Amino acid sequence: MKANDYHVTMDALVSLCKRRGFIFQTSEIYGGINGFWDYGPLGVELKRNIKSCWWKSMTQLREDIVGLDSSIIMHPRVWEASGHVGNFKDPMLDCRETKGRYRADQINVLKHKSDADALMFAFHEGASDPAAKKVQKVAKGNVEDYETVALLDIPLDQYGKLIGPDTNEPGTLTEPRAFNLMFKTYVGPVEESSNVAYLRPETAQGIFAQFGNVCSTVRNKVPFGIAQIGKAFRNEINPRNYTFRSREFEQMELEYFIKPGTDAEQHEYWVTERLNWYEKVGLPEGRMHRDIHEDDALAHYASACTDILYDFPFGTQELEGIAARGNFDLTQHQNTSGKKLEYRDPETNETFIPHVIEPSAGVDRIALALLCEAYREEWIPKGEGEVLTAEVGAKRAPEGYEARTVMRFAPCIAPYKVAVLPLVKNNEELVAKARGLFDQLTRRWKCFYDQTGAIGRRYRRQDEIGTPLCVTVDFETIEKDNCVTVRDRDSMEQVRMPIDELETYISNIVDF
RNA sequence: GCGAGCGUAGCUCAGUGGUAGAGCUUCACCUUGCCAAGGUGAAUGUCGAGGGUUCGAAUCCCUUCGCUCGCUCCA
Repeated sequence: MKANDYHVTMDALVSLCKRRGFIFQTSEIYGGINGFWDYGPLGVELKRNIKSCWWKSMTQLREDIVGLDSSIIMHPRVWEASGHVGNFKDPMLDCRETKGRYRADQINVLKHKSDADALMFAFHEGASDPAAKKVQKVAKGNVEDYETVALLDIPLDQYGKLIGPDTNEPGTLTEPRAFNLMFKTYVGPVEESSNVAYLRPETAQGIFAQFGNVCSTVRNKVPFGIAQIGKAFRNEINPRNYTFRSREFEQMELEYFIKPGTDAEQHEYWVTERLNWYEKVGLPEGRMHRDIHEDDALAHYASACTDILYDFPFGTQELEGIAARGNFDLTQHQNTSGKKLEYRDPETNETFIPHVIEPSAGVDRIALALLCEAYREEWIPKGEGEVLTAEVGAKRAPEGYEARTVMRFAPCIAPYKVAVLPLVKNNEELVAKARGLFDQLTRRWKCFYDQTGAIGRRYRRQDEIGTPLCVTVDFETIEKDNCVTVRDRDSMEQVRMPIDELETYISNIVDF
């Protein structure tokens, strides 16, 4: 598959998504709310198709993975065990002068060893040179009289003497504030601290917490996986880029449990496996990237992590993270809950806590990537000639051409699979035949029936929502041969075939 | 959260103190016999929301919400 050579702007895409019913701002009539989005009639089909392609590839086309649907609110101790309560927050502070924002845990301070009233100099971890220069210039001091301490160890009442990383004035830094990224709620009608619970920030922990139950019910042998699709919630500091960073989002996560020591090969296997899947749903190699995390960027328990990225119009961004997490999660839950989460190898009788490979994908991000990749504007010659890729931002097609907007979804994820069109609507028999064909096809696929307007206009309308096939019933169909014309969205070419062969033909193109 | 810009019909936008507009879209009918934008008719807005100034506010002021960009973060 080739990458789309039309580089859509987000404005054009957002406009189409609203106009055609893919994505709406949530609660729009009340002014919307930052970081939450609704999927309209077409968007919901698109998303369901993404999820069902994933679910099929995980749980149906292979025997070693089973599914799970765990609750969104879990026991609060799950999030203590997972580390989210302790770690899933970033203390941040702002500089009033430069308007810079810093993560407090990444800032260190040069502090005078003996003079408690001396100015202090904050700097980014690992970049102490500018601060050292400021010691000489601003404080006229000697760097050797200063020591490095963490910003978080500086008492708040001393911030007046603190000079920020990008300024020479003291007292411009705000106090660090914790940004807890988990949504908090209360279980039961009374709001008491003992009732505090969290909306899950990831679906993965539901899998780990049910590891024991799943093992004892399905008798799977390592390596095996548990897959889950579901909503997750994060109080993102600043949601951005359309639906890309939403506060409520949907994940597709697999925990693939493996024998310790096979982590590297299994990790590599899943990276390849997932990239193949992206190709199948319409994200071509040319637009996809791997970001392999270096050792120093890994969580302490992880042995490898590779992000899968897509070239969005607003930058190359992550769709999925594939992490080799060792046995950190199961060990944590075993220790916190006091329940054994071990696996006994039926052949060797050996007992161990499996390691895990975690491919964790964002459904909404994949949907957005597919929309970006599918969007294309073309200039179609009125007579003979080549179809051109439209110039981005061009208002109209050049002389002799007309414009068409087409969503080139992979057929398996297109919201509608087939449009059934009577050539004209003022002939009863023709309309009845088309309507009957629609009733037949609609039992297997999401289909669209349209009899209004000129046939060409109807084709274009389907192009704009990405329907891969249009089936047209004409006079010959009813008078002569019981054949229909099938028109391809991308090439606009037509083939004529008997209605009897239609379902097989469609299935070959459209089914995942 | 901070800074900058923006918010008028489903979409794209015009309108800068005096009765809210255009194009496209949508709907109906006609026309149409395989690639849209022919004809006729119709629908659509508390000008993002709240408050203030004014005889009068889409327009000026304040507040707020949302969107975009930067700092920051992530599936």
